[in-house]
Amino acid sequence: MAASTLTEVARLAGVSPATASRVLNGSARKPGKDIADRVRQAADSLGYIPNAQAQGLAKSSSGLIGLIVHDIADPYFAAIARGVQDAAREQRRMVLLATTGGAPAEEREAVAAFAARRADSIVIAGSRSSRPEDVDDNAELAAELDRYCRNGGRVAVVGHPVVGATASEGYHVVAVPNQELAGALAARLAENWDGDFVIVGGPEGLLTSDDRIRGFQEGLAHAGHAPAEVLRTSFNRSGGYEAGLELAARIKAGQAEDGGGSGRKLCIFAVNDVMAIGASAALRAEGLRIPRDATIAGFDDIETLRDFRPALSTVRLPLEDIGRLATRATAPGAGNSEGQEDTVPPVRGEVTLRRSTGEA
Amino acid sequence: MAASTLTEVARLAGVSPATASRVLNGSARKPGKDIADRVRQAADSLGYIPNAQAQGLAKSSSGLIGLIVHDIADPYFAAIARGVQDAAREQRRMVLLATTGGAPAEEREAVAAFAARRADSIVIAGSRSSRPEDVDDNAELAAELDRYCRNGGRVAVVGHPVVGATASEGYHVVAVPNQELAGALAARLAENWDGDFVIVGGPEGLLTSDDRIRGFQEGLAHAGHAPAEVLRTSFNRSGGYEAGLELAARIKAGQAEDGGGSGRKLCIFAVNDVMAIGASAALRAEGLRIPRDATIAGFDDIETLRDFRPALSTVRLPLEDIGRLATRATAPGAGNSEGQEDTVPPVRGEVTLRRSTGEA
DNA sequence: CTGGATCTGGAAAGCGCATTCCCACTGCCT
DNA sequence: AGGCAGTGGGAATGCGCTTTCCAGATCCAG
Repeated sequence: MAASTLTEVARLAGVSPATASRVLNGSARKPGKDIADRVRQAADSLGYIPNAQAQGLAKSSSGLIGLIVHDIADPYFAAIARGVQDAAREQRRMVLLATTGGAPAEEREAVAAFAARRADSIVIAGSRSSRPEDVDDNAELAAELDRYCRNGGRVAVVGHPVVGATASEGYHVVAVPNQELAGALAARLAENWDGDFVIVGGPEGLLTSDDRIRGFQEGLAHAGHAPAEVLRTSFNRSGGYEAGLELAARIKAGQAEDGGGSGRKLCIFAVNDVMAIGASAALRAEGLRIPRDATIAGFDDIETLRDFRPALSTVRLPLEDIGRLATRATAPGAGNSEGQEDTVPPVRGEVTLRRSTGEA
Repeated sequence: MAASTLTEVARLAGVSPATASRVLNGSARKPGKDIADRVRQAADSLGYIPNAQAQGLAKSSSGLIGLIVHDIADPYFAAIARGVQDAAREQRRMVLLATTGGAPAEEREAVAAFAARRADSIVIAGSRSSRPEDVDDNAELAAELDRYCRNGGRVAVVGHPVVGATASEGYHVVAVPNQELAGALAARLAENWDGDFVIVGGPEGLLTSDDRIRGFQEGLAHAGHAPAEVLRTSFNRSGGYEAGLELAARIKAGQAEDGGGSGRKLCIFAVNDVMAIGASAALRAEGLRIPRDATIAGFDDIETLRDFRPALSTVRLPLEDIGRLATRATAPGAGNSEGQEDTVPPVRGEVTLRRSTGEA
């Protein structure tokens, strides 16, 4: 028993395929009640399931939305994915997933694959890279996206525009105020802190990381603090752990120096929660305690990590909303008549101080 | 500029569409070298991207694999999704995502949607439900899957077979030894424990939860322990939290009773890590400490939760492998010639005792 | 009653591609 | 030299559906 076709349904109902098509999907023309009933009955007596491929081919639109993330198992992306999924469901579309590890070359491939499947829109999450070695791939990615847009595709990028992409029709950016928020975080932290600050950041050229670092430094400067030293490492838990080991050694050295006295304490800002957790783990493994021996803050406010103790100070980002927003921005009728096509409501974050930086 | 078609490429190369098709995709017939080159050149001068919909329609197969999870933001599913994604990439296929919250009715819809898109195979993760209210939906889900399989689709279910599904061609189950492992966990915990055990489980009828509860009880019995009391709650963090509050009250009451002395302590087994974390949070919120006032163990060994302190005793499940296995089981040439079509290599878990149950 | 306007269902032409025939060649053996 | 298998390319068909375009029916006003 092969899947039954519209034609079979039509024949069983004694009507033409055209009519069957009209009743079985939201066509503008509604056939007469009696005929409609007959068709519908025939349809589910045959267990008819429309062939979405054929439909897509015929009306050249697929009801598909492509989502590109670095790693779906990373809770940051998982949260965004949930939002995307949720919005997709609202629009009765399905999401196609691609993971790229953040490499622009793979992102380009993913875009091409989505284009091949005639995805109606594409949402790209994950930090853009401006590293020199990525410049060519970025250019190709931009070109691929541009072509996709010119063919009527809609794109939303979370965070930064794709490096080198020109703002073409259908290209949206969900801006995340990483810099401002990092600045705000620094300001709050500086209020009750006269020790040193150190930043644990991702590799240079990772835009999200760079923005947060820059913002944090600005915040410190504003509060009259000296700039923080920046440790570069990988943008994940193990990067945080490594940096944590390094810092632990320094802290211990410092403590030994002034005889365990009250030297300048260290406040660590890790540019994302996962790194912050890694760093915390390293400090703990080295016998140091937070917030006693050092304080630490992260960024993102990952849900799964909220039960972590000491509770992590961080910046709450509405990750799920971001995914939703991005998806909605690419929806067919996304507020374009207003003249301002790509006005995505701004994302708001919130500095959230907790025990890891000494809050009660 | 609309996306260019095969025909355009063919015309530009001065050949027939048939020939162009043959060179541009792995056809059995290889056109002559010179012609092939001409076609290829024409293709990328036009930036030709094959229309996967049309290809799919023509050869009735889509290169799509559908993944059904309860919630993609749940780290358990995110880990499985990573495995699926990974295996899909191996097979040069793309994954289509559906989240259902675990409701069989929505799962049925998802299967239908995948069938409509002519997904080559479907992977279903997430506990099956045998609750009375789900029995009808389960039946419909089973019927839908059956139809999908009969039309040549391949299905892999993680954990339990779909309730009521008959073992048809192309239907695979990746068995997870929840019961055995829970038993093993109980055995290990019972070795150094003479206090009471209590189980924090999901709603009755959630097969994964039920299996783990049953296995744990068996393990206890085997070790000569009395059966543990079972608290039913929801299968997520907040369920764990609620149960934790309840248990905290009891523990405090018990402590007050024997004057803070050394009454029978409680060892809590939460049927998954996320619930365990929730319960821990509740105990902590009530001023209790782990493992001092009570010990606790979970199940799954979620990666993101490994830095949690006190480190959670749990059963490690190779989630990512499970996803990979399930996906591979549905691959086109999955070891079917051997007679035993659906032999999926067994999943191995490992009891992992850590600080939350008093290990050093 | 009649003319045009409106509505309804059907026939047919694609959507972009794979694939089955089919035909024109080439080279080879008898 | 004639017939043969073998080869390489093109024409045509169909995958399942949507969507014009058409023709017949229905309706209302004049």
